Amino acid sequence: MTALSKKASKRPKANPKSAFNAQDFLDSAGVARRVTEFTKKQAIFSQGDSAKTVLYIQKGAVRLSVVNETGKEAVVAVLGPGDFFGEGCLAGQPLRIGSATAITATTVLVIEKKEMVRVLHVEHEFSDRFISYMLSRNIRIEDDLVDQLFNSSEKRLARTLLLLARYGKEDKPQRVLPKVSQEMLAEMVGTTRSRVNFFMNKFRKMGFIKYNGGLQINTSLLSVVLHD
Amino acid sequence: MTALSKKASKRPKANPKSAFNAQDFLDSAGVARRVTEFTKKQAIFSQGDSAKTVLYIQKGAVRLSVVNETGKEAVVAVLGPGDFFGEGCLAGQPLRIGSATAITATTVLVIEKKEMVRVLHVEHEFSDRFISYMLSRNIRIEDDLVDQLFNSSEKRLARTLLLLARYGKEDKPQRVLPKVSQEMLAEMVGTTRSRVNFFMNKFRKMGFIKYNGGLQINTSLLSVVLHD
DNA sequence: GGGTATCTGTTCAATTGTGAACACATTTCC
DNA sequence: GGAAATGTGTTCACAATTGAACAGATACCC
Repeated sequence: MTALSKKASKRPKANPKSAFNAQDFLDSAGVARRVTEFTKKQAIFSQGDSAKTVLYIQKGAVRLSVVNETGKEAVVAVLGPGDFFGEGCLAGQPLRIGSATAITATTVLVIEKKEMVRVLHVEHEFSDRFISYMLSRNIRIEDDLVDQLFNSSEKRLARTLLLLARYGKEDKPQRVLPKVSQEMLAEMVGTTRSRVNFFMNKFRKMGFIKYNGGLQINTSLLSVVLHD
Repeated sequence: MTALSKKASKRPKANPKSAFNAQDFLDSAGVARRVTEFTKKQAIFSQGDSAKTVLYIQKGAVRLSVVNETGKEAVVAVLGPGDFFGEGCLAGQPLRIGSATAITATTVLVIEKKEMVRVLHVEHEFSDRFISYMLSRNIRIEDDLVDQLFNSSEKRLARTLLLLARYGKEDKPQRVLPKVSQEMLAEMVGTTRSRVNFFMNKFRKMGFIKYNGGLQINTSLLSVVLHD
């Protein structure tokens, strides 16, 4: 990895959070929280900011990233509706260890740390929900780590594309993805843009993906890449 | 990465779990659980086993690892007293995604999934404790991921050694570490043994580490490696 | 006490990944 | 519309990493 490009894993969503509406719950529990909206590409918080709130995504998508001393950026997660973030402060982190940026127009609930701690302690349903969120997030990060440890950048790119394709709908074998630049893919995969470009072209030649305005992924063909 | 060597990050412990004794708590809450002992190198559970219990380390140390299709092994975590593991089943994982092995003689509490869910829901103190455990575990895994994304194997090895040195005591600048083979270091760092050997010799020549029966680490010198 | 299994030191060709560059295409924004 | 900002396609020398092999040094087990 080198300057301005080393980036990490991402993870779309396929969660059952729908069953639980945190906003309604927070409403009924009388939790102090506020709703804030962000436009595309707007910073929600930045690495180094003081960390005193936990956020909950109502609508939209958020990218969590970390920048190191040399300016390289790594995407640690891509989150969607129903996901929490900024929860590190609950574990005592005084500062944000990474940045959160709205990928599209996004609505988040902002909950003060103290409030969050109080509600987690008092409300069973809420702490159950939060625990299950933390468990699944844990699993996703661990998967990313294992992916990073085992696989070559070609496989990691294939995996990232498959995760993106699965984002949202589970049904359709192929769908057009929203715009994702090769630069961003490189950040998510943890490699350089030239590498992403190389493999994207390869995948296209092999018929695993297509460019029709957006990006179209042939899930079944591409998944072959993952298994050698 | 290739055969039989790609392994991942590890993380010793520096947690404040001491404040809370899960066993006492489980005792008083009347939780169905049993105490089980394992000898050095004994398998606690294996990748692919059915997953119906959550475990809590009372004494000793446990290594969590994953093996891929090609036989490569990655160490995902090294846990100590006060840590939970096997909690993936709470999120619905029907099978163990990795293996847990006792590194030294180890005592664990085995809690049935159903019991765990029940207690988490009913006992505030316990769910608070579990949440804070999940939060800190999350942070550690995320650190490992970021480390993997940003750093070269030389830096990752340096970081791993520093974490090992910090294991347990926080005070002494140098201490002799228990036996860790280069093979295991390679698994923890996520590289090959030849690479570990190369850098260990380099570190030794530079005076960052010493072999005096065990391994001795000069924390302050070695940490320079991390910051270029 | 000696054999076996494990760990270390070392080498090296081959592969994989990096970083930087440049031309061209596409979008975005006054 | 047209300039500026972004994104894409491509190339390439060089750096980092792998994987496999082999010899010698312990450690561990009857």
